Amino acid sequence: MRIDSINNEFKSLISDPEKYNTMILNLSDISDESLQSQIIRQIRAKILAGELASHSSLPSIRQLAKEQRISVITVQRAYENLMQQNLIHSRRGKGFFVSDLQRNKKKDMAFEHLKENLQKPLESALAEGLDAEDIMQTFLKVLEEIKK
Amino acid sequence: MRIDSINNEFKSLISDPEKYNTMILNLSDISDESLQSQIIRQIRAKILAGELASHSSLPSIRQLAKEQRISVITVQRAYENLMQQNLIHSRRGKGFFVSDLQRNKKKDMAFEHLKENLQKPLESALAEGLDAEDIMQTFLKVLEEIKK
DNA sequence: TATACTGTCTATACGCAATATATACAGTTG
DNA sequence: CAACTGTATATATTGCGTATAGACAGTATA
Repeated sequence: MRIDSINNEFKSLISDPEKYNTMILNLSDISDESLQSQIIRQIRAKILAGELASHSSLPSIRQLAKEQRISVITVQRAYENLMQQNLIHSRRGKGFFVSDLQRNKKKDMAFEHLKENLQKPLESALAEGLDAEDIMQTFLKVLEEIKK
Repeated sequence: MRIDSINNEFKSLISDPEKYNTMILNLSDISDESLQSQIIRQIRAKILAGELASHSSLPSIRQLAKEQRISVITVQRAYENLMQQNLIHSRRGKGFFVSDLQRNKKKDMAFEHLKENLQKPLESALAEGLDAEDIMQTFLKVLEEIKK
């Protein structure tokens, strides 16, 4: 990369902060969760929590792959999944962008996601002999621990 | 199988009900959950809920594989997992048996399992912008739906 | 004691998902 | 035109779940 190219990057950073698009992700190789899944989950959370605004741009698949030192395909698959969830969309030659979702819609999606995620754990707990009160007690305990 | 062999099977069924050891499992080929995992989860639940008493025998790996029309290896892997969880143990030449666990211990294991299963869903929900009240509301809704 | 069960161990193989590498094509922007 | 973008295709590796097969070892019983 040449000097003037770097200068241009700094200029655009000053004039257009959105362009210096370093996605902050915590990816772990040793997790039991796949890289794709970690990317999907973390970007999804940022969008639903309003941390990534509608219409803002995401890093290009090549850039994100480089940053995170993972394969382009892995990022592409993750972005494809987020597109299927209608959370982001692509424009050929331009990049990927956060879709325009109303705040209510985002909250609904988070609710729906949680419902799905709770289904199996609660079914299992009942099948293993716990009752509603047991479950509630555990639920509150876990919630407290996380919030600390 | 010859006639007297069948007769013997009926005799032993009458004299020793535990010997007619048909494990009732609901296995689905089209589930997103692997066969191994389904076996582990269902037997685990039966043990923790007290439905399978301590010291009672489990079907042999070959018998269960035959019944469910799946591979012996699949059943063996599932049993190995249950042994690692100290829920069952094996006796060479005799079979697999439910381990002796106190009722309190079983409940503790169910609690621990639920805690682990709730960890990620609750973390996700908070990351996606839901608060404790939102989560509690969803939690109660799912619990009600399951209990119906 | 023979046989028919048990669990255990080993080897080999197949399909699939996640991941990776590489190349080519097509649209956008400066 | 150059340097970015997304898209598409082909090929390869790795690990998991699953499968088939055989051999070995302990137990129960007719």
